[in-house]
Amino acid sequence: MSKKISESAVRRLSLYLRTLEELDRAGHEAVSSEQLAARSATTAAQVRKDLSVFGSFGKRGFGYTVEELGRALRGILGLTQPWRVALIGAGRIGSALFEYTGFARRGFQIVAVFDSDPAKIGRKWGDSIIHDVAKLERVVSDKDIQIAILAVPVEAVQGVMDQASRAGVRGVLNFAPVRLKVPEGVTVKDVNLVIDLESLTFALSQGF
Amino acid sequence: MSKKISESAVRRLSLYLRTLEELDRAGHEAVSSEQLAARSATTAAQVRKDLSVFGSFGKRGFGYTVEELGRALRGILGLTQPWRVALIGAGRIGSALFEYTGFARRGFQIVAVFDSDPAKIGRKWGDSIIHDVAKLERVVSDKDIQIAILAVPVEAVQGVMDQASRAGVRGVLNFAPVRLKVPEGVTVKDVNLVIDLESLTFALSQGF
DNA sequence: TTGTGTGAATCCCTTCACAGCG
DNA sequence: CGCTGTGAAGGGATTCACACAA
Repeated sequence: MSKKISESAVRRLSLYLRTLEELDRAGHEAVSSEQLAARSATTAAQVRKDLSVFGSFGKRGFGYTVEELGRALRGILGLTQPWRVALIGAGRIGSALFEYTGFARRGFQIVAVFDSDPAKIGRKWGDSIIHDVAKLERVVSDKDIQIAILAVPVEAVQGVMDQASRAGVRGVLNFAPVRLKVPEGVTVKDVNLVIDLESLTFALSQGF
Repeated sequence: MSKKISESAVRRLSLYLRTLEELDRAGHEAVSSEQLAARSATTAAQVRKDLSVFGSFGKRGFGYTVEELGRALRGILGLTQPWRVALIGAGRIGSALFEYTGFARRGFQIVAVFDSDPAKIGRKWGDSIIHDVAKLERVVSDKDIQIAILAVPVEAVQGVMDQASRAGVRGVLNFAPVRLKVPEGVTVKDVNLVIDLESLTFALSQGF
């Protein structure tokens, strides 16, 4: 039962959910597609189209119930279950991600941390011990981890990816600047800040 | 003289450049659109279309000269000059970004770091002193900084953004999860890892 | 012959506009 | 009434296919 939905549509759903949560905290009970759009940097028609793919969540002449639509979106985005995440790479990026509270708030629990540096292995980060990356497969399957964040150097990342997918990881957030080869059924999202900066300098250079 | 080019097209140009640099290091002198596409996860036609917007860089029956096309792309992306960058926020994310060597390698120089925490102000990071964010406007204009990376808490980010744009910053990489209001002529790129993770969980939930 | 550059065709996403429900 | 849900129209972006240059 897989819906064909564009990447950008999914990102918009995410934004709607964030907006709804803000509205909820602010005490709003209802919201129109118009209002939701204005606060999510899109159009009313786009909001309605995006939602219509998954069902009818509004009442005509009224709008959407904030609480109800929020619950629906969490369901659509797969956020009703907490997700068990492995953080692979305990360097600068790994450390920043580990400390970041925004993940936990959304139900992403970092339940294991790995590194290959003997000086780091065995150290404690919060409640977690940094594991030897050699034990990746065992720990990932023991702890039933579904998502891995790869914050390792580019030379190491494909090897780590292979282990992770063998251990049953199905989703990956990859910080290394390479296109990973993955088996069918594994989804990768690349994060590449240099590309973001370059799209910025492109815009700046075109400005004159 | 501004070309209307989609965000995703620019990201592809960035990828082509990276691929070309790899080919260059591997000693390749020429490359076809076919080869470039295969290594950049797109199609030959797409490569040719993307490039055709900016000129004719290839030779028929031959392909593209790696060195030449690389130079052209660096020009298009605005990477022939080094860019002076301010890092605002010396917390976990800021620290990870400061240490990241990938920026410097592409000509992005972090020439000033700011924070509002008195315990951090005055400390040295590498060759830089952490400045009081209150001095943002002066330092940014003195050092002729064009780009700011905003790694500050969500409550503070709009205020910092306002100061930065008053000081002449024209491009911003924003890590806070809010849509910034900016004056005409300022470009913002948002980085939001929670959204990336949510597009991952969406894909995983759809999988069954 | 090979592989680019590019109009034409296609596909997909966004916007329009309105019927119809609450 | 007011605002959703949705077919139809419109606009971009991708892919096709081929004339043509090296």
